[in-house]
Amino acid sequence: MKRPPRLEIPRKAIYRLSIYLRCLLRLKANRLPTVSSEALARAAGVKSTQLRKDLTYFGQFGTRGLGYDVEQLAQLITDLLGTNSLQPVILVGVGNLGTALLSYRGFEQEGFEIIASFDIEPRRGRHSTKPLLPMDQLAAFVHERGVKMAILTVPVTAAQEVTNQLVAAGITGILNFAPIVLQVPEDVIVNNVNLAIELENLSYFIQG
Amino acid sequence: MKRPPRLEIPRKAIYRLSIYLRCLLRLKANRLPTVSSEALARAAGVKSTQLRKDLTYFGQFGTRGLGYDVEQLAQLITDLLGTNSLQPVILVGVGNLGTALLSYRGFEQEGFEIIASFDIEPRRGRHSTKPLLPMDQLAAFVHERGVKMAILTVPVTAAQEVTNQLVAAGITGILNFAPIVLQVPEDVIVNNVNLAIELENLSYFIQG
DNA sequence: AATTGTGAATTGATTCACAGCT
DNA sequence: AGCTGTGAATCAATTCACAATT
Repeated sequence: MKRPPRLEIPRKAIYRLSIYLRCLLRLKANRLPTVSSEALARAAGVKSTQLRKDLTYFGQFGTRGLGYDVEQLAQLITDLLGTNSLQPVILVGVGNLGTALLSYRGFEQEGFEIIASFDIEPRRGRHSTKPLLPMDQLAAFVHERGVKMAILTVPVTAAQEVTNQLVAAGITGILNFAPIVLQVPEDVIVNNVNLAIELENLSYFIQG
Repeated sequence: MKRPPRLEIPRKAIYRLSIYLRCLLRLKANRLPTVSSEALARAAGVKSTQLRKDLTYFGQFGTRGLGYDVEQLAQLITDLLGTNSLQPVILVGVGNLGTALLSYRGFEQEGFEIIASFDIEPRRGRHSTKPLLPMDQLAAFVHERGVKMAILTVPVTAAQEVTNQLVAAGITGILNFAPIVLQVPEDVIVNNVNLAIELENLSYFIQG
């Protein structure tokens, strides 16, 4: 899969690719063979020019006068995102939120599988078929299974230290739920999710 | 609490306010009385000019030559965000993710309380002390308790229909976990969280 | 006739540079 | 001397306008 000038592409454009993909999959399920940028953009909640501009970062995929081939564009975006094959992910920190996410079956549907979880104190609560392992087995496990992505759900006080361990073990993508700005080498990428901040943000806007 | 020209303030600046607040609370816990924009910005992972610019949207709070009073600035941001008092939130859609979030105790610590959950089919699985109610009681409950915010964790196929019900019931802030762009009146605000998209986004950046 | 692809224009956000306080 | 507050300058993202293509 050719993906040329990755550096100048806005981060938000990549997020939108995921949104477009979801819309395309719905269209595909409805047996729609093609879609115009106008229709797809409406479904994704953006302007059609933005959709077209986003796609031009990666090449030309449409047919003028006709639109885009739904299946082909969906496959293209899947290739770009690298979610063709099921990707192994580990989860670190089996507290409240970690347990919650482990019992969430939604990741598998989207191409990700949490293959193991880790905690300093591996507790009684077994979770389905996935092993819950002590932290000292993390490095070996990650190496052996070639895991690249981790979901981080440890308390904020432990987050930076655990991150250091993850990075040392070879993890290059971290989905961080701890409310702290993690320090990582520049080849490691961190996406932050903070549910409390999302609620606070709503709170700000609904006042008045 | 005076909050003047709300319209022109960048959305991202509001998100950053939440981040600053968390840093300030840590400083406060460490008994630091004041902090410079430089130090606070470093903790928050932004440039000091950005922090100062963000604050000027709301007024002038620092002392030149000295910095900001930690406690006072924390209180100010709390006031701005409207999280002084515990805010009631409902959760709709008690499937996998909904159950997961109900068992997550992290919201209370940040000023939000899920006071009830709703589902078309209120199942056996009781969750702690919170009532799990059928959808037809939603409107009355929201009205009676003055609830303004909802966490939406229904399947994507039901998301728009349930959103319509929420809006009709008087909800004005929705934290949406369904992978769909919700149509709402302009006085209703929606924040989207999509864990699969966050993982996909990581996936894109770690390839190579 | 319809619709894409894209350089130019515009809008928005961030950073700079420094004036103004304490 | 140190640090905030902010207009001006820069940088980035979005939208426009239209040429190119089927």
